[in-house]
Amino acid sequence: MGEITPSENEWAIMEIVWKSADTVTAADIIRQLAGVLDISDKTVRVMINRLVAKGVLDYEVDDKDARIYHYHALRTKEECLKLKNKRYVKNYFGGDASLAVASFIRSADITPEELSELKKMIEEM
Amino acid sequence: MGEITPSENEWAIMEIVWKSADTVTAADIIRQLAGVLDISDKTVRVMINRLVAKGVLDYEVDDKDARIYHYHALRTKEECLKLKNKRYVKNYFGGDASLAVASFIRSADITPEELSELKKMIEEM
DNA sequence: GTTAATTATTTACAAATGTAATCCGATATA
DNA sequence: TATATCGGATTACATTTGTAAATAATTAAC
Repeated sequence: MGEITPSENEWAIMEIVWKSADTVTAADIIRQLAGVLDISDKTVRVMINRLVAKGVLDYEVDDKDARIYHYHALRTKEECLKLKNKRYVKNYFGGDASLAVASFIRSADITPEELSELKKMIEEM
Repeated sequence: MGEITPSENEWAIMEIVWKSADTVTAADIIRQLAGVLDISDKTVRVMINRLVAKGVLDYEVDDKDARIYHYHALRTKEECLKLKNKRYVKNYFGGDASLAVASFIRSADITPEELSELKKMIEEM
């Protein structure tokens, strides 16, 4: 059960919110989502509401037009990723994170350049 | 949508099947699952059926007792992991596997020993 | 000012998942 | 033989997720 993270498709909405310096409106999200996800604006609004219900998004009402909400994230991408990763490792790798890393490296076709980048990254830790 | 992989809890069943040299019966699975997952045997049987429906498990009827099924995996753990990993990378890291690896290393608290093991593994690729 | 467009809320519905009870047929047991 | 038990199939039900229509309220446009 529950770790209150965004679902797969909700994640696309969160990416938009996370990458925005400022708050975003539903219209902003719908606009930016066109091309990324092929879904109706109605659907996007429902997903936004669910993200609010999950405590991942919050909003303030616009000063001038009280119909418009300005959304901002309550949780960082890093937090959410950490939860997702933790769950993934727990479920599919018995909690052993290095097994997970090994599996990712093996099953995703990572280029030699990326491999040496990863090696460098590991060396820096 | 669908990559016909086992769900999170179904995975625990598959682990048992995958690690068995021979086929396993539902009773085997239920027995070995006790302690791992705290669920009713009824639930386990439903999950087994769903795995069969998904094409992940198949079975042969016992020679002597036609009531008993002997299950075996139709897909390897590696295949399923690859699909799961691919989907995960696609959804949360824009398809960039090395980003995913970096995130796992960062967000899971990996020990120095594991880090050097990983480095070694990478060097061998 | 009436109508059209916009914004958010509510309702709806199917598929997937977690969970378990009920039912049914076939053995094992009293 | 009557009954309890075992194995599997069917049915059930709540939650989550993906998807979108219907409603309502408000503002913008004519």
